[in-house]
Amino acid sequence: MKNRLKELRESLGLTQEHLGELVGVSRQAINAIETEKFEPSIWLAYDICKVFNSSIEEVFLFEESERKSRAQQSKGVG
Amino acid sequence: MKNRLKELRESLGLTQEHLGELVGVSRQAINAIETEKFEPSIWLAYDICKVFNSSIEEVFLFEESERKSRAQQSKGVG
DNA sequence: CCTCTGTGTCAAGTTAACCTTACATAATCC
DNA sequence: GGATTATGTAAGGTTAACTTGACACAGAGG
Repeated sequence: MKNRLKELRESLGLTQEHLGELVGVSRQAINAIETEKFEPSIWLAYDICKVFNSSIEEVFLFEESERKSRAQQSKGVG
Repeated sequence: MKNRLKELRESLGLTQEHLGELVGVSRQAINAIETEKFEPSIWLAYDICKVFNSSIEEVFLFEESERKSRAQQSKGVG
């Protein structure tokens, strides 16, 4: 999924490894998310967006992203 | 993780099964999230919050929840 | 040249989010 | 009493998020 991780991380002068330490995952996990190898869990997404004082939707760009698997899009209600 | 799923779902007059169809997962998956058996994936959280015209943070209550596993809390930066 | 840092990627293992199938319960309706 | 609907739960399987360890490469500096 597209995201602003690299941009926001560099704006704080953080390395992938440092960001990983801040949110409690390995540097490979941060790298894989930045390079769109896999999607973060919801808690990891939350922890990351907190580091950047942002909301999940501000950091992870759902609208602009294709989903890899799982079913149809949300159909809404109203 | 604590969430307002049941409350919001019932306010729309949806069953667990119907909500599951709307977002493309089984009714058991919806039930498991409502009863806090497991956490949704980030895409499922997004699809669900879209049904309720809300943000992820409005539907899933991170601040009030304990995390089950994975590492330390976010430490922030600034 | 060698070393150190930061990044990208691969392999193999663990864990948890999802699946289907199935059974139990309570409410409703015929 | 029997059928239907909505919910809760459990077993067993698949998949992907994450781990550690390792290797490659570019840039900076001794």
